[in-house]
Amino acid sequence: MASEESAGRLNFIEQIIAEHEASGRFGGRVQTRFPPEPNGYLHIGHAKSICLNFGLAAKYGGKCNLRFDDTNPTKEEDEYVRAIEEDVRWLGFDWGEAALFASDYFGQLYEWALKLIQDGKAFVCDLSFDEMREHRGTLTEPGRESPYRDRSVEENLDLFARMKAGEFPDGSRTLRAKIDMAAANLNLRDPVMYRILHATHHRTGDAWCIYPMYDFTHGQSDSIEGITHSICTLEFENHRPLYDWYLDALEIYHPQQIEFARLNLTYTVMSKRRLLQLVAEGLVSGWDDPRMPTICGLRRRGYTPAAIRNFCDLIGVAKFNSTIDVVQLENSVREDLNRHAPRVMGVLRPLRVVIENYPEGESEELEAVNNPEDESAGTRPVPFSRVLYIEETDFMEDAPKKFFRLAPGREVRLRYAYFVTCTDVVKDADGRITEIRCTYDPATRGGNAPDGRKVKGTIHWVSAEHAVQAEVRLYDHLFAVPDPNEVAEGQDWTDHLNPQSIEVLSGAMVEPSLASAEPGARFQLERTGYFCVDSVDSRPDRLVLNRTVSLKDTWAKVQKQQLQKK
RNA sequence: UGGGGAAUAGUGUAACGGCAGCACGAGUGACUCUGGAUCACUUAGUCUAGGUUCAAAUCCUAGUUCCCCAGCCA
Repeated sequence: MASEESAGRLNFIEQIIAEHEASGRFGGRVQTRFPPEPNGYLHIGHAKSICLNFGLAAKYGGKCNLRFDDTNPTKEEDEYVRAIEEDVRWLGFDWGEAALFASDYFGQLYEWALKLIQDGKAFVCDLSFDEMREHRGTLTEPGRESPYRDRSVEENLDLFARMKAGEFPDGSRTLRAKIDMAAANLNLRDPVMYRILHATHHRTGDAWCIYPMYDFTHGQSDSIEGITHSICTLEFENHRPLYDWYLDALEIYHPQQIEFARLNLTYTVMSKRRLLQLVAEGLVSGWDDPRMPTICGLRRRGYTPAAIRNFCDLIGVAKFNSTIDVVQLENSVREDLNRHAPRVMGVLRPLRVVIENYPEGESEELEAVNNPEDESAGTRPVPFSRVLYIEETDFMEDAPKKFFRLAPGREVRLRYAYFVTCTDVVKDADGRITEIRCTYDPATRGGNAPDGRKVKGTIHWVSAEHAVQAEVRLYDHLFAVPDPNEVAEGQDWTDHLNPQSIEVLSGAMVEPSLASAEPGARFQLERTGYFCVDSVDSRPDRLVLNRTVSLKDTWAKVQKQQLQKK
């Protein structure tokens, strides 16, 4: 399936698939699955796995199942199932008819447990939680066999049936595989197959009070579904021998488990536990807080599915435990939005400008390009009048030579409009600048001078009387340090939260075309960044914009360099 | 101190005994009605020490560092 030229670019999983194709192990078939546990929201790390699994299926002409690994009723909820489905779909993937659930296999799993008991490979153990831990041994010392290990098949069958019937309280007994208490791999020291849990399951309700463990479920689920390549993260590498053991003992179809390194991002925490804590403690506004690395957070932030897919593609797949620089993610949205987002003008921190020689009470419409990267996007009219707003940072009273924007006596271009020259600066009693006075050159209408003279700077603007006020939310990294997981003695990871991760600007002014923007609409505020209309808080009469990511800012870089020189 | 994994420019990722390449970053320049975008150039790497070989990132030996495992979580 892989083309000749990309043959050298295969990642290690594709290489394994190629070997299987050569050996004929799976008859040329490739089938994968994405197996989330419905106990939390999906995040960008899951996106890596989703893109990998669905991507492989698409590349090799196979299919990828969405299967919920719902074997623990105490943690799993329907809300998460719906959210996960929505997120996977939004990312652009399709799992066919319906999502699958490990809980659909509870009946079959029970039958298989019976078979292992009958084969003398499983037993009911009465050890308490603490006793079992004591028997397990340590990393360096072997464990001791359970005193219940040699029960007869009949007794095991009877006890297991009564466990299922609900005769015993939670934690009183388990069904365990009989493997090897001296195994160096702790997972092989007679692992628990079933535990007693009198809990209501989100799908099977109260039909069961015994639930299979992950290890006794996952491989068999893969087997039932005819999965060929069961791709999971590195921490399951130690579980592979057990995955294989169950499949072999059961003598059923045997998929190949392959482990890869999960995604880590700088300035981000990715563990479900920590993300849950951020939400539960109100450290963020919710799972979909635009600063969260969750799929719904990124969506609300303005990220596109294509940007996320492209990012996942770019970072590659390997077994090395790496941390990707978050700028890589940011770069992926910029790249996508640059090509597709319509341009619009808006000032975040308005500074009033009066064009002294422009007639009072008059206005006109200028033509602005919607997207210089896409001619088919066309143009739109933008109103111009005597009083405008420009960006506060686009004016400097005492400007260095490298500052190409407005300053007393300097001429700049107002984008798509006219050349203007600053003639005066108006200040209040405290010496704060309240207004800039300018003159404009009527001959430069549209932005070009007939005499051919050039200006170094072009700045954006909005007409004061036509402008729409908006609340703009500027986001920065949720954490102030590259690795929030690294905490010093006596510190907590939440101490690394970035107090400047959100800045709300309530008085932004944007061009009137934005008045009708739909929730979720994405666009570029020229020279500033990419923004989207907040899907939760924005109202027709109260526009709320989220900054997805800023534009690259060469001027900021120049300033930084000059600061460093000093 | 047992077992299982992993180490290639700043960050990621290729090269499968035969020219260490690519992306992002960083730097320089060109261009530009976004200090955006684009284009060109530059920078910078095989964990260490031995060995095998005409030839080693790749094979061998010894070491170093990092990650995972002692849930009736997944």
